[in-house]
Amino acid sequence: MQVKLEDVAKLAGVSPTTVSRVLNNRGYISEKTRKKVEDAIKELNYYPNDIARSLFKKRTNFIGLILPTINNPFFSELALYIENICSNYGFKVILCNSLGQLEKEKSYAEMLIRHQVDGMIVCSYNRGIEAYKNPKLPIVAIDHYLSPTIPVIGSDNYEGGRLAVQHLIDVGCKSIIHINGPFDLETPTQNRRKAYEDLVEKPITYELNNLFNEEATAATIRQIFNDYPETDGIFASDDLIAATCLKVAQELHIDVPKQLKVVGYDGTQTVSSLLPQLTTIRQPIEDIAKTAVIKLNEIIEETQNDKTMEIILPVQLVKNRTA
Amino acid sequence: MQVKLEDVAKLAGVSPTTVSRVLNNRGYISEKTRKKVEDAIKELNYYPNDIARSLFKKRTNFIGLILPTINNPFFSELALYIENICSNYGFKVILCNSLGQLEKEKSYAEMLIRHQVDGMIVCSYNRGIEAYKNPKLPIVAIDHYLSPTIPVIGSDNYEGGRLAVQHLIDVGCKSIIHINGPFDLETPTQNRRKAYEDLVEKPITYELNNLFNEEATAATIRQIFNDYPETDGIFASDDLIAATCLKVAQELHIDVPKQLKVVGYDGTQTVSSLLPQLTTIRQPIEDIAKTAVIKLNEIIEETQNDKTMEIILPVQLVKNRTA
DNA sequence: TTGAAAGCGCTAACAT
DNA sequence: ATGTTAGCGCTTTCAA
Repeated sequence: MQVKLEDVAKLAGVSPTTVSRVLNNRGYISEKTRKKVEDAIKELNYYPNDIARSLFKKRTNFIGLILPTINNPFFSELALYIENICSNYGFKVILCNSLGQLEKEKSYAEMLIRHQVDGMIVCSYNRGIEAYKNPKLPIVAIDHYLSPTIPVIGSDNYEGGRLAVQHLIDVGCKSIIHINGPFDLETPTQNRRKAYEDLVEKPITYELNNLFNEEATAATIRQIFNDYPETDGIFASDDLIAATCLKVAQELHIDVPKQLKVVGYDGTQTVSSLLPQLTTIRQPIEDIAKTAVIKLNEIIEETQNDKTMEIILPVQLVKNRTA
Repeated sequence: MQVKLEDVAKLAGVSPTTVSRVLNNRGYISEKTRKKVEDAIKELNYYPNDIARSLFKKRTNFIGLILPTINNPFFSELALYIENICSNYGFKVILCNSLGQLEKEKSYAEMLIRHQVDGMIVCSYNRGIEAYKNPKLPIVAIDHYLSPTIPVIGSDNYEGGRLAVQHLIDVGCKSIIHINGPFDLETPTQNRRKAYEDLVEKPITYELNNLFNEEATAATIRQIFNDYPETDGIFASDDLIAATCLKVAQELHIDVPKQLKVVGYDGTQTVSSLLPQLTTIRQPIEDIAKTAVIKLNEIIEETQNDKTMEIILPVQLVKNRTA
């Protein structure tokens, strides 16, 4: 049996109330009593039961984090910052990998509600999740429009797309192809595509429907060189896709950057360590994390002054050797 | 105010017990009553409060996952699998990034205990954490010896080191250097170093004390080429270090693999996408995750038959272009 | 400065 | 087949 507050009280010869007071530093306690209680806590190696506390307080200090997969440099970097900042706020993070599946995401969202999380950060979205519609539940989204009442944090996707494509044009590309994830209006990342379409005369976008399967991505890219052998520039909507482009180019003996220039998107630390030659658009990942947590905390604490529904942070072109 | 079981009971015109029975599918309930209750649940959009349930059952279905940083391909892949498998077992994962800091790790461990986690998976270890010593707390460790009573899961580090070094020898290296993290007896990953020392005549190991700082790593590697210009082979204790070796080699105009051969360690999907040319030792990450969760679950459920304290899974040499 | 008692939302004996 | 009651471990009025 776990040691509980009552055991501490008995050993210290005081009432449970007094022990609670010492634990929470509330009300008046004589130094003598405090000492007795503290000694008892040490002696019994007592840890307060936060579940019981949460039940009473109706506050768990849990935050749910829903993302497609943590095994992706962008999300793992984002998650690292989010968890770190949350921990400064006293929040604990429950990790949920939806794998992009509606059923999984739905059941995670419901699980989080049953566990009484104080709020959720959602970086993934499949339509039709009722749980997100509850206006009482504090949620912030990253790069996804969940509902009109849920604030969205993200970087300047249009500007990122513009910087990428303009750079390809500036370095002489004539036939630029864009590769993106599934076409989906619910995410502002589609603005990367929009910028591309606005800047290029005859835009051609290839859609990747299974981002989790690198072989499928490679097959699509091979198809591109088959369909459009004149391609001399690729703007990939994330760095992993860009990496696969480089892989396929090498396999087809296409020289990068001489014959083909490639720009990726995200600019994580992991990619800059493993693939330092990649030219990419760097998102301000730490800022996104910080902004999301601060915003969520404001909603939870009901201290929101700024009711902005979409926060857009600046991006940066990082020039390296692939473009 | 959140809707609670009692509200459902009132609306359905039954007692709270009956509602609880419907929710948990326990005992006899007439179809009629069940229907009434289910309708009330729908109408009120009721979600059971798992905090209250946990308090009663003394079972939270929470698992704490402590690792140095999720923003590392090995840990993010491991965490993905662990979370996935946990979710099949009905466990929810609380993510803790210790950043290798004793104070952080200690406070995470205590937080997890206060939150009444059913168990913990620890992939990080700083000596002197009392919380791990509680024999009542189910823990499994990955690649770290926390205490004699805590089972350790990992891959065959000695064999991995042997495969890596033997391969470098086989492809003709005469002066092989090893780069490893901080020398620390508490982790079986030191067996990678041991294998190196057993296989090489005049072993020289460089220690990296700050794995989180790529620039420091690069500086150490530059130092190697300064101290030992004859170096023609490097066995790095992880792929990120290996990547930095390649970066520095390029900077110093050392041709890989002609003048220098490099073997890494881990063989994650992320590295194989971003740095496909790297020769490395692949750990069976999914198996490690699966084994850890199954073992932890056995300890929690007290159904452990196999009391093995160290489970060692096989590794594999993945030959690519850097060696 | 301290204690007694009620209750957070749920479950499970034990009754009926 | 359903309801009554007590209690999980804690906090907080309220009283002393």
